[in-house]
Amino acid sequence: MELLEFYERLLAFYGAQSWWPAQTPFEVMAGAVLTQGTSWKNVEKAISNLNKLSLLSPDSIRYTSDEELADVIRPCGFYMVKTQRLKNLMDWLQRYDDNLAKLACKETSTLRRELLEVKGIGKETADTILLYALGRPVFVIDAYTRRILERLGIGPTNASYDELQEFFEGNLPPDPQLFNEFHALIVKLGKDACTKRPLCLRCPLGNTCPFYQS
DNA sequence: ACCCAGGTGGCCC
DNA sequence: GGGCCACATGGG
Repeated sequence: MELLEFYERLLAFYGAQSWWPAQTPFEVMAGAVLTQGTSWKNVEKAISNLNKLSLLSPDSIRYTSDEELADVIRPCGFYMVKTQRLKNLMDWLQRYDDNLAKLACKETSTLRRELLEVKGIGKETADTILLYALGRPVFVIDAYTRRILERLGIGPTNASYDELQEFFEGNLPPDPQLFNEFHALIVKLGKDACTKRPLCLRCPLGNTCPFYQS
């Protein structure tokens, strides 16, 4: 099965996911850090806490003490680490005067390199920010993507992050909206279906899915 | 009482 | 470059 066919099936089965679930690009950035190794449900609580206390802005995060910020984002786990990571990201944003419009004139590769230099921002988080906050045509690879492609037998086997990303980006038109939707659908399938369990009850691929067992 | 979730950095080899 | 581990909460 080709990549685009897989995408079409996912889209037909689930419908558009219209990610990222956030109100603003800045909220996407914060959410990208907060969701590291954590269920989205817990991230929602942390974001909600930040909103209630009006802490969802660069300056608020910057000038809130580590202890207080950690306490606010507590529900999403790893809260001490993530507090520092959020602040590191704010340091980067300050280079652009906290003005996302000023990021627009920068090359995607430049922004990616800069983001990867921020301690606590790895490839997936950087690419999430590039795609979902900044609308760049960068494909996000995550654990679901690996497992699902592995089980479907699509793409390179035992691939690194970069290899997998190159596979997606090389076999799809560089359309941010497509990348956006495709990754969201993969996550939907990953949560919904059976990438780790032996039984697959609802799979968009029906009985052609390698996960499928009646 | 486990296991897992929309990862990353440090340390070791 | 890969294999482990800590980081921590909430839900199954």
